[in-house]
Amino acid sequence: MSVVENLQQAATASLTTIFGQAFTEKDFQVNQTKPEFEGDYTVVLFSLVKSLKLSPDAIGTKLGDHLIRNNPSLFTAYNIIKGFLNLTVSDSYWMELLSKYHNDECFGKKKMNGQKLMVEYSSPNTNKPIHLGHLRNNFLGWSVAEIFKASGYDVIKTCIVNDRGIHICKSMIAWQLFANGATPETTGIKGDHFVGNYYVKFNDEYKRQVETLKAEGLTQEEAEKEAPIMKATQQMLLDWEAGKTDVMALWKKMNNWVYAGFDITYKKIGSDFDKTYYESNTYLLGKKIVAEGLQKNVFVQEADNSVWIDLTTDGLDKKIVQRRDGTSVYMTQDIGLAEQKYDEYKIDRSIYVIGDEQNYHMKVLKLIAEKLQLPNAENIYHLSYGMVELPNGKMKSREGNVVDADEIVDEMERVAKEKTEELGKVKDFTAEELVALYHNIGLGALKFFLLRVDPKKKMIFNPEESIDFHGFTGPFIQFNHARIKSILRKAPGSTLQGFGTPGGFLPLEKELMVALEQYPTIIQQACDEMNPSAIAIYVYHIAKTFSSFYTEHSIAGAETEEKKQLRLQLASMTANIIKSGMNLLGIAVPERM
RNA sequence: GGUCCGGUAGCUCAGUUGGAUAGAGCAUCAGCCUUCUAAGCUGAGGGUCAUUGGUUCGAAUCCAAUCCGGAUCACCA
Repeated sequence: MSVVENLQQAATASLTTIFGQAFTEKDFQVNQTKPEFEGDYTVVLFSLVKSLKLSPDAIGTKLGDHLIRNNPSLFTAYNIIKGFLNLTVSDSYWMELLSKYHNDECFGKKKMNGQKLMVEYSSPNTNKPIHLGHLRNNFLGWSVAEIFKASGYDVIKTCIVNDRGIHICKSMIAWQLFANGATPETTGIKGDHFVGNYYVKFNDEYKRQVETLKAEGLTQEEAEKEAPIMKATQQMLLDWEAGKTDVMALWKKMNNWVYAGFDITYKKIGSDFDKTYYESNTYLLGKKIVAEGLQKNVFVQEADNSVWIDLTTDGLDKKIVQRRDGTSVYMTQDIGLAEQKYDEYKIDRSIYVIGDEQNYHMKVLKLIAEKLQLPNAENIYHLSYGMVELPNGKMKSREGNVVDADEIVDEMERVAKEKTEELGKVKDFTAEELVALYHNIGLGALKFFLLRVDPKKKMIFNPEESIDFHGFTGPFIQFNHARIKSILRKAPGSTLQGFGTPGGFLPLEKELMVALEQYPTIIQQACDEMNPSAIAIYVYHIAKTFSSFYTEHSIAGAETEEKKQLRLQLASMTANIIKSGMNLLGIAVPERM
């Protein structure tokens, strides 16, 4: 139990005893004490004034006295300033915590709680390579899954590959028209990029045809419908759903090119999945459920054969679930997948890591699932995150203005190499060790950059400015970890056994100690909010506090042996928490850098 | 137009769910490496928390209105 929880409980009990009426933890607030005041944690007294009809100071004095008398091992002193009761936590409490956990790499992690949940993330389309926006999704999904694991959940990481549909046909048509039989092998272009280029080509040609038709007198809408390349694409989708052999062969060939490319990227960025679904398998189940929904009158069929759901009574619009030509839409396969996930894994919760541009889609999906009475429909949760934007607006694959994932990872590794060589601290590393180090630092910088921001908020990336390696960054935190490891290598074997309290803590020692103690609470908070940035901000705070401490006070050369042992333990616990926290973000921390 | 999200330092972001004098990083300026790793540390400058009103002991935080920006409302995914 954390100090805050202890304090909340103790104060609730004390108030009830002193004043003879019932209190709960919500009747007052507990904060960390501001550095300019004496104490560690603060009870805000104002909210108690009304019900007790006493001054804040009178309440504070009684509460402070009672708390210290009844919890001598926890609190040793208090003061009251302007309605704030500041309590000082006893040194022995901190000493005990340190000696118990300084070497515990699992500090803050919980035991299995028996709940099973699924995190769906990444979920690429097979018509274009991964870009920076997708990286935010990948890092977020992976990290949230790890945070759930650390909180005791049984987690299944999953990915739905959107491997079919009109968008895939666009790349296929463009390849037929323009490629002259070229392949990734003949061109030397990575498969996902190769196919993505044809997706862009489709769009260019489509635009050109629309303009031509408009010049011939058609309206925009007519031209979009009549453009030959679009008609060919729609025909191809029909042929695909009919299983026409040459279309299927081309589809398989091109998708395999993309998968070969994705494999390389996924390996590089550390995305992995326990289960991969393919839309080409799930859409049929979706169509089956649509048919059943028609029987149940959840869906209605229009005269032109298209199938709809009317959500106007829920404050939404009508939504199509199957086209008039009988082909399935995005929603169709998502309905099928929702059921399949539950059938296969009997999950308690199903989390979808999907961009906020699809808030409406996900709201509709959940509503449909509920109306169809799919199992566990109410436990569908959309983890919605903001787009990564460039200074001049949104990234769009079909217009080619994207920050490519492979390129930016390579760029980060290149910068890591450059900076490492400049500093020249790891000249004895083997070639292999160097490659791993550049990778960990470069990718660490990138992951931290994307994860340190609240997922719900959109973020701006300026390619001109690149990603920093100084300050509130991954490499700064990695550096402090390496620095601690270096100290521990030189002065190993810390133990406080046989030592008493080494004469109180210095302010920076205390600050670090208080922060370290909060790690379990932070994991809990990050889990509740599904928010890795809480971990990122916290780990940075730890590293920053340690860094100040490190420059102010010598660890190996401390004034006394007790002080030295205490500081070694503090350093060790700091390193463990940095490592543990960074691992929850998917970032490795080097022993040296 | 309907719905939803956002607006905090020059830039990128925090702000413990209503608490004490609103904080970091980058950028700018001034210091600090014969001592445990300077990817570092210390300090300075930089704010009408979009605006106005309200709620109360107390508001960046809650409510209302207004202004600005974005997403979405597709037989695209």
